[in-house]
Amino acid sequence: MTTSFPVNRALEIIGGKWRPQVYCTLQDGPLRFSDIQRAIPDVSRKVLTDQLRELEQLGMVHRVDYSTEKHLHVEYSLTEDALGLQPAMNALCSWGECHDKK
Amino acid sequence: MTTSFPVNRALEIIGGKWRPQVYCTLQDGPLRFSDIQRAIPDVSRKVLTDQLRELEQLGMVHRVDYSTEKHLHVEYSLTEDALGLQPAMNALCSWGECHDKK
DNA sequence: TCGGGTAGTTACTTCAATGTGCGTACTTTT
DNA sequence: AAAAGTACGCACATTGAAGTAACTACCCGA
Repeated sequence: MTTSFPVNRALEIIGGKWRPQVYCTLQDGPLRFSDIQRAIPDVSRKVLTDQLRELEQLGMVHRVDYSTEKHLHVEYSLTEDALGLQPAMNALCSWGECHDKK
Repeated sequence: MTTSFPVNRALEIIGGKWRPQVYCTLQDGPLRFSDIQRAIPDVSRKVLTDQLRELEQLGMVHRVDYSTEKHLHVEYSLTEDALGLQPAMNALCSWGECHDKK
């Protein structure tokens, strides 16, 4: 692979169709699976599950299971590592907004 | 489509396998096709051509043809618009580097 | 008991991005 | 004369990400 472009390391993690949206959605705090789905209505359950699993493996997302014998309850949140991307994400967002207006 | 996630507008433009590398390569100034290929050895001619054309259409890259009757000479460079992405790209790069060391 | 909510899994299919391999046309260098 | 450089275009094959549709399994309220 040896890209030697550090930007690729970031984009391998945050790139793709849904991960940026998942990231933005989780920026506001921990959410349950169905909350994320409501925030990103067009993503299917399967794909959202896949993305969350992958982000978990990459150390970007924490999955915490609060389920009891009575209730299913899982929460997803960004890790410390992931929060380090916020400046970059904000910069991308503001560029996206500016670029759009023209 | 209506993503309502501005970050997507940026990533639709700079996302993908090769565009970030093309962007980074052109950050240092205008380059000829073959120079870009040398900087990104694994990209095929076809794909690089495709990417440059798409980036041109998106207003990210200028293609200037300096060819004479004697010599072929085409140069590619980033547009003003594209340069606005530099802060974001730098942030992604530095995160990529930090994230890598651990 | 019927509809709705929570959090998934499994099997299958589709499609766009990417890659391969060829050809064009003209040039300079050896 | 032959090889190599510059800058592509075209047709086709491959692949991996994403989508579809079904199923599991449990709970709650009307």
